[in-house]
Amino acid sequence: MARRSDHSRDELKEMILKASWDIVEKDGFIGLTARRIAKDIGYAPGTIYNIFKSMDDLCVEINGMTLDKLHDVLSKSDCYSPKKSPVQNMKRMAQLYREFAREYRAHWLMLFTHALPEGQKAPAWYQEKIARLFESLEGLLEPFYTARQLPKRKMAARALWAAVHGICLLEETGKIPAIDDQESPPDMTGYLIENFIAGIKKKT
Amino acid sequence: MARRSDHSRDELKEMILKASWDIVEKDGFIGLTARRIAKDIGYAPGTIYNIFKSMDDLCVEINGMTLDKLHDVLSKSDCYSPKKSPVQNMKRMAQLYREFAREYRAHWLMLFTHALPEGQKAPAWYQEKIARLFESLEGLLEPFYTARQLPKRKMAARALWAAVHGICLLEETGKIPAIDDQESPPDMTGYLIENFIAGIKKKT
DNA sequence: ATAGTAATTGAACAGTGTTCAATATTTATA
DNA sequence: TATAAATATTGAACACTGTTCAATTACTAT
Repeated sequence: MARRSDHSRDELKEMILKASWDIVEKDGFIGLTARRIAKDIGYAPGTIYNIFKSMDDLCVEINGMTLDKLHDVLSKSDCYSPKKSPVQNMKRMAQLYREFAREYRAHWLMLFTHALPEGQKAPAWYQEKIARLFESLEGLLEPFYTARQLPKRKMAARALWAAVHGICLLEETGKIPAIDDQESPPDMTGYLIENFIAGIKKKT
Repeated sequence: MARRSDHSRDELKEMILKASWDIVEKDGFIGLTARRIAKDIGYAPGTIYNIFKSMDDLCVEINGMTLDKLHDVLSKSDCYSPKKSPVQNMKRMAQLYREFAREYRAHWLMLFTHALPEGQKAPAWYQEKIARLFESLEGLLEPFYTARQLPKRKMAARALWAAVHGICLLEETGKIPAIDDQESPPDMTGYLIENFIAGIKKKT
């Protein structure tokens, strides 16, 4: 039996999260089981339930880590350059999103594969992490809207983000049919962004 | 024991598919288990494995039915009207897609929740069902591209389809943060389509 | 040294997909 | 018609899953 004072509650939580992250990385969401985590950290399965309410609870936490990592990548990068046009910056952001999806494929997929039981909602802090991501795109859309048009700008950010995401998702899960000429997804997101923004500019 | 000649192989397959469809409708993808299906059709769990290779195999078949139903809805509807503009038709198509996602929520979600085991690919007939859906949108994009630009048109169709899908998905799974002013997703897809097409028109 | 508290355990429960020897039923043959 | 061969159906068994909780162990305060 692991000694009670081997690790504090916080340490234990850290260990479980770290182990879970690594398991998802290696074997995907499907490989993440309570017994496997327990084995990896050298504790019994029951211990996990002392720290987390349920496996769903743990999954939400892991997803939170993934959202943090994604936010890190997007905020510490070169997609807010004032020397480049907003469209260039947006394209770059889409590219970074795509690269993230590839590099952290299993974690990224888990973000959308894992669903809370019917009727249960993600906690507020989780929602906020998502909102924070959208805001980065809202910023880049600023030049195209007046201050009075903030809701519209927010909508545009959501639409564009979801669109880029949809392209990445369908492509990454093989649910988009290939074109003979094989246009790659970066081109698709780029094409979408270019024309969407061109359309917005045209109106004003 | 069910008598061997109670139902033919084909009848049995039909029964299993029908029962599965209904289970997904009632209890979602999560409720679809071999034992549950067996109980519903009055056979033993093993029987399902005489007809289908695995539960994954069965799931792909169910997804095929969903794709068929979606194709039916889109093809037998009013989104190809020559009296309306292509943009209007496209917006209508997006709206129909969204309505389908709501009406057959569980089946539609299963389309993206269910993933084949790592490395396994969906059968060719399945890929073709997807390709067929994209073609309906390709048709609507025809006025904006010359014959030489077919690959580009195909890419535009894929990008737009995936984009609309992404918006529906993030919204339907609660993974898109609400805007204070609460713009609804039909507006989002409409806004996206409008501007994307406006952008394309501008270039030519 | 003892009593009380808290962490840890792992067996148990009700599920899951899947397999496969045994059984029941039908068909073909003698 | 009686028997043999072939096929459909079964359900127990296996190795899993998330989750619970009484029992055990370890630590703390008295």
